[in-house]
Amino acid sequence: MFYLIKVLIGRAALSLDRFFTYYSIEDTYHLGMRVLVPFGSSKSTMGFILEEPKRIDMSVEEYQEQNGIKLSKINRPVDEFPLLDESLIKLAYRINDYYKSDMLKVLNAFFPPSLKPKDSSLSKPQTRFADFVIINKDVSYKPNRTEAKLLEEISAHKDGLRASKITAKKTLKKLIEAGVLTIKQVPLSRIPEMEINELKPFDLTAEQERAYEQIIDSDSHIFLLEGVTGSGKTEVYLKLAEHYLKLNKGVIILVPEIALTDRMSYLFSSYFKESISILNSSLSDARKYDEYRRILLGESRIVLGTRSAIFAPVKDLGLIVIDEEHSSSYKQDNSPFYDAITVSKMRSEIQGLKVVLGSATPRIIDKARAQRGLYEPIYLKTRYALNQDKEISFIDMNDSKNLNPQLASLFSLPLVTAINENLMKHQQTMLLLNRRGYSPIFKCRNCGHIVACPNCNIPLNYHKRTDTLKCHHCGYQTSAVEYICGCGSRDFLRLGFGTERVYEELRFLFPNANIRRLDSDVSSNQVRHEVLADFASGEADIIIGTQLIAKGHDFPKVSLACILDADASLMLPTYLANEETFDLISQFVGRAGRAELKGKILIQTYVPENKILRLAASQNYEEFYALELQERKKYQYPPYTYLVHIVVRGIDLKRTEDVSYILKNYFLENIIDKRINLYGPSAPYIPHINGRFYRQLLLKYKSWEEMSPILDKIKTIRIANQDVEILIDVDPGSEAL
DNA sequence: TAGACCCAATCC
DNA sequence: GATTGGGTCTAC
Repeated sequence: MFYLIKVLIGRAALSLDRFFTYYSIEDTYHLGMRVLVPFGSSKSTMGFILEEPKRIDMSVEEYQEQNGIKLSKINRPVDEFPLLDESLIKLAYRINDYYKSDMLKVLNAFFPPSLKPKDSSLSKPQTRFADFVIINKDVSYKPNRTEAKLLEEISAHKDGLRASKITAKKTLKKLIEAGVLTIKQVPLSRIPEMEINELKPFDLTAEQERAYEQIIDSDSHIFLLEGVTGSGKTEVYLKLAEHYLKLNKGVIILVPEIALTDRMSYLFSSYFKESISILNSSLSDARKYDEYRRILLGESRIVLGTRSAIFAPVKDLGLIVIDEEHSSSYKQDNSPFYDAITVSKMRSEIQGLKVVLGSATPRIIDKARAQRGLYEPIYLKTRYALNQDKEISFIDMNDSKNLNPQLASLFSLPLVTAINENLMKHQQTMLLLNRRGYSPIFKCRNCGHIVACPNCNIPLNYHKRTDTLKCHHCGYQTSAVEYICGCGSRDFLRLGFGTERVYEELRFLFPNANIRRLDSDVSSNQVRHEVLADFASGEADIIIGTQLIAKGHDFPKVSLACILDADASLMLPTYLANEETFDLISQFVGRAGRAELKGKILIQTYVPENKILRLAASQNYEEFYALELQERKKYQYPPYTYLVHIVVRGIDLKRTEDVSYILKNYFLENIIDKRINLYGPSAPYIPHINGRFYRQLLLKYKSWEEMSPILDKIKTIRIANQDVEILIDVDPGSEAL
C-alpha cells in the first residue's frame, strides 16, 4: 500500500507545466502542501501538491511493473499544514485556464514573496521563534524571596514571559532546574502593535442603511455600489465587514494603492483591531509572511490590501469589497495578467460569496454589466459636507490673449492671475501635471539631436535634482552633466515641462508662497506622507503633482484647482484613453471646494470644446457613460466585443517578426467563420525595450467559447519557438504598448 | 589534449 | 530551471 502523489515542480519552464508523480508510504501529504522531491539530477526540489494523493492497494514494485513506469519517493513536506485549500486551488486552475498562463506563474501570484516558488524560501527565516518562560503549576516548590518575585512577574503574563526580558538569569536557571519553570518556543510576530484609537460608534444614514440591507438581503452575488465622493461608501463597507465577522465569515477589502490605504486602514484597524491584516507592498517580506500566516491560521478574518490581496487565504470568506473599482491598478500588467475584479467573481462562483464593487465612476464595462442585469446596481446619491458650488473655466491655450511671451508656456495669464488672487486670500491651490521630471525632451543645441534611450529609442526625460537623464519606460538612467552628443557637443536644450520644472517656475513666479511637489520621484512613503500632511494642514500654499494628488485625499482648504495639460491623456494609444482622462479629471475637480470654500477650477487645453473634458469637469458621469458607450459601439470595443492582446518579444528581431507572422497565420486559419477579428502584427509604440524586440497582435472576439480553445493551442507554437516569448493578455488594460 | 564553451535534451 | 553530456573550439 502506498500513495501516488502528483507534484507540480516549482521551476519555471514550459515543459514543466504538468505533473510529475511520486510515491510515499505515509499518509502525511495533502492537497495544497509544498513538498521536496528529487527531480532530474537535483536531490531536492520544491514542488506543490495540487491534487489529493491517491491510495493504491498494491506494492510500489507491483505498480511500477504494471504501468511500466518508474516512481521516485517523495522526500518530505515543507509545510506543517497546507498553504492552499481546495477552493483556492480551484481558483488557481480557473485563473490559469482563463488567462492562458501556466500554473507556476499563477501560484507565484498567490503567495507572499518568501513563499513564492522561485526563490525556494527554505533557507529564509519563515516564522521567528522566541523563548518564553512558563510556570509549571503542578510542581510544588517553596521559593525564596527573589524567586517569588520572579514567579510573580511571570504569572502576570498570561502566555509566559519572554526569556530575554528576565534579568535574574541565575534565579531563572535554578527554577528551571527545579522544574518549576519551563522554556517554550513560541512563534513571534514581526507585526508591530498598531496604534489603535477608539472609534466612536456611528450610525448609517437612511440611504447607507438601505444599501447595506440590500446587499445583505439580496440573492445576487455581485453588486455595483455607485456613489459620489463623500457619499459614505466606506461606512457601508465597515458595517458589511462587521456583519460578516459576526457570522464568523472572512472579508477581503481591496483598495487601489498604498496612499489610499492610509485613511481606510486607519478606520478599519481602529474598528476591527487585531482581527484585521493590512497588506501592502511597503511591508517587509518577513512581515508579509507573518500576516499571511495569521490569515492562514484564521487569526485575522479581515484583510485590507492592494491587488494581490485578492488571493488571501481567508477562512470562510464571505465578502469581497473592491473600492474605487475603476482603478487601473486592479489589472496586473505582467504574467499572469489577472484582473482582481475578474478573480473576485471567480472566487464568488467557487465559494458562493458576495462581491461589492464601489466607485463614483465605475469602469464602463462594469456599468454596462450592471445595466444588463449581471450585477445588482445600488446607488448612494447624497453627498454630504461638501460644497457643490464650483466655477469651472476652460483656458484655450491656442488663444494668444491667454498667453504672455514672458511666461513659461505652461502658465497662461488667467492661471497666474488666479494663483495670485488665491495666495492673497490665503487659500490653497492644487496644480495637476501628469508628467514627472524636469523636461521630457533633452535636445542638442548644436545638431538638434534628441537624446533617446539606448534600450527603447524614446526620448529621455531630464531630471534636474539628480541631474540625470531617465527613461520613464524601462528605467534606464545616465548622468546628464557627463553626456556628450554624437556630434561632440555638450550643450543641450531642455524642452517641455514636468512637475519638477513647474515647481521651479512656481518658486520664481511666487517667491513668497510655500510650495510642495508630489510625484513618484518623491522617494519614500514617509516623505510623500509629510508632503500630503503639510498640504492638508494648510501649511503649504500650493501643491504641484502628478495623479498621486488627484486621488483619495481630503484637502478642505483648497479653493483653486488647475489642470495644466488636460489633453495629455486623451492622446494615449488605447481605447481606454477617454475613460482614464474622465476619471483623472473628474476626481481632481472633486478635490477643490470640498468644505465651506467656493471652488474654482481652471483647465488648460488646446481642445476647449472637447466633450470628454467638459463632462469630466462637471463630474457628469452618467452623460459621459452614455457618450462613451456610443463610441465603443461604433468602434467595436468592450463591452461590445472583448479583447486579447498578444505580445511577442525576443532578443532577435528577425525571429520576433517571424513568430508574430506564425501567430498571424495560425489565427487566420482558425478564426474563419468565427466572430473573431485579427489586427496586426504591428510594431508597438516602443518597439525595443531592454534589449528585446516587440511585436503585437490584437484579437477582438464576441464569444469566449469560440476564442478560448484557439488561445489554448498557442502552447504548441510556444514550444516550437522557445527563443521568443509569447505573452497572452486577456482583457488587456491597454491594448497598445 | 585538457579544459572552455555551447546547445539540446531530460526531468516522475 | 538546473543539470548533464556530447560536440566543437582553442591555447600552449
